[in-house]
Amino acid sequence: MEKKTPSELLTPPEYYYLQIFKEDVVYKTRSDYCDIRRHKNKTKKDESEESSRGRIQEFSKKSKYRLIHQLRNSQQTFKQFITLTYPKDYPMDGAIVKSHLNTLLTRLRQEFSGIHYLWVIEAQSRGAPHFHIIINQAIPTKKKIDKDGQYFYSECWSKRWSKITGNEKDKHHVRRGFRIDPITTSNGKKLASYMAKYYSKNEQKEFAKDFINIGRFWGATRGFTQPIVQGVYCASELKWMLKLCFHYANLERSKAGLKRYAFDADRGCSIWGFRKIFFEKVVPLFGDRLSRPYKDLEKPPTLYG
DNA sequence: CGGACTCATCCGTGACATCT
DNA sequence: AGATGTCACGGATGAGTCCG
Repeated sequence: MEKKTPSELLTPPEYYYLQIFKEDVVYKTRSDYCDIRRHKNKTKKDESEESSRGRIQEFSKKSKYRLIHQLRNSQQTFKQFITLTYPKDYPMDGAIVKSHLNTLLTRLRQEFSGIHYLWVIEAQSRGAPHFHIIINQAIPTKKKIDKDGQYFYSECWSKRWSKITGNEKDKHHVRRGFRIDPITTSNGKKLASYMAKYYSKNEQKEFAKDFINIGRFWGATRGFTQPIVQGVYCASELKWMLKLCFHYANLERSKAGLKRYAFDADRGCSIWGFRKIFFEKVVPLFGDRLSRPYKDLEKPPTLYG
């Protein structure tokens, strides 16, 4: 029998799940959506059964990519940059640290309705964990100046944070543990590159070996980043449109001296910096089809819906 | 051909959200 | 503040790609 090439073995997808974000376009291929709903019928967890999934160990490249993707495409305008730190003594358990963070974030959500935030955990050079949070609302602050320059201070929130961490008596921690900086740029792309740079500068600083239960390295509110358009489409209808997308994207990339995207309509891909091309070149030709998502799955399926 | 690397997909863990 | 419900991040996986 004749040997089949890999592309012949791969069954072509029937549907695309398309998401158009502020800056980037993402499409995923699906043969069907039944697998997504599998969670629903899952039987109760068997304690003795061992899971194949390991614990989170590091801030992976992939995770970093998604973080930047969220920041670039968020429709929020960011007002403040908060830094949470611990005093000299700090917990060596990620679960404790995260519960502190969670308490604070819950307070924020309660106080500022409609707030959106994105947090990132990081190790300081001394090995202590600290958090950066960007928020789309402004906590009222007073401007202060000390030997390190000017900074913004909220007495109420500083006290809350030191109380949560159990350091309310530590005057220095109350004063320095909760730092607020206003964000001047509203440009998501700039902010993303700033955060990414900030991170790469610090990534050598690892958590101490005996720091346990690190857990996730970043998180955001739901709805922090939402697509402008999303839907499920028949693959046959969108294939040519995607090809055109890649063509224009590659023209731009060649001009900029970047590596061309390899076009493969049978595998998912995200096309960065593509919104402009999408609306200028693609929508005029394919807008009609885009306005008609696959009829039985107009909305992307939810896990439990 | 084969090792090193890249990347999309799957699904369990861990985080957000809501209710009490 | 804890319990419960829902969502989504990221480890594991395996196919694809690059390079010698």
